[in-house]
Amino acid sequence: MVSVSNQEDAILSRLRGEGYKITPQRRAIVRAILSSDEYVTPELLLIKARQAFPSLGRVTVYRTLDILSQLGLLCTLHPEGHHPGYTLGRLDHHHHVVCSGCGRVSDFSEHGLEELEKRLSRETGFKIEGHILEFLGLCPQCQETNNEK
Amino acid sequence: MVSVSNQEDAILSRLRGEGYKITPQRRAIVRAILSSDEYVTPELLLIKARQAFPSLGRVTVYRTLDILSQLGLLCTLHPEGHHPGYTLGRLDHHHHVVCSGCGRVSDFSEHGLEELEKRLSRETGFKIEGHILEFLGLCPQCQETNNEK
DNA sequence: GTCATTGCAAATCGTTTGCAGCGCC
DNA sequence: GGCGCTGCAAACGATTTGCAATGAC
Repeated sequence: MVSVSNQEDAILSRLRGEGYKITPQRRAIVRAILSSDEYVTPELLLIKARQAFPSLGRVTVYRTLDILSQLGLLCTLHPEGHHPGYTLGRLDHHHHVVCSGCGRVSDFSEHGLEELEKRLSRETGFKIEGHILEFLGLCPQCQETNNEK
Repeated sequence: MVSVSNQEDAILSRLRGEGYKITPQRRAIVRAILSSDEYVTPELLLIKARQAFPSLGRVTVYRTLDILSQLGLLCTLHPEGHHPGYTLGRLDHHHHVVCSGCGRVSDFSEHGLEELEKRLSRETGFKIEGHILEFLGLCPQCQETNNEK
């Protein structure tokens, strides 16, 4: 298990290594993503990161997300009926389960898809380049909250 | 294999059955979706459907897509790097392969996911409600076009 | 004839861009 | 001290809403 502060360091030094400067804004944004186990939207991220850096501009959030995204540090999520959002990626290939109640994200690995890719290539003639696999459901906490109602 | 005109009738009578009126606009939109094997965006659909009904308004396209979507007749696609779009759904559960070149959509069935859902429920405690599984790749035609370059 | 449907224009939402000043390295 | 970064304001594209006229049944 990697601790959050280690993850933060890893991301920041990756940024530095790519020639980007480490500003308090970027630090606040990265920390805000790391501190939530829900997935984040730009708007949510702005609110969270402003707690640490109140004068943070909305534009900076978008620009930082762009950078992280280009470096492959973010995963995009498409929860049905919700706005698309982001969560921090791991280095290995993996997938997500998103809570439809609170947005909490859990991840898992699954390697059976390569088999399926081959079958699809054969059946459809497509040259497969990638895939999206996401599950939507209720996390344990939200299941309980639902039952209380 | 179900013919396109049968599909059209099926969709229109479903609409009628739900209390919606069959207008030439809706007919043109439904036909436009059916006549493309690529997935459609609202904008693209507007252009296509206007060939049959030139005075069609953009708003009507959005409203019709909403209705079809609520009735479960549409599938949403999330091709990476492109705008999200729609394709007509089949009644049974299935998934899509989208061409990153031209947007052509091919569909397939896969039942191995129920197994995976169970595993995830067990491992994460989430109550799984649904999933997205989409493949992105190049269709046979676009592979050829690429090679010619 | 009634009431859903339409299309326009305007409002709105999320995101991107131009630009002048600021601050990290 | 230079150049990348920031934040404002304005632009932008996609979608939604208010409303009066229209047309399907």
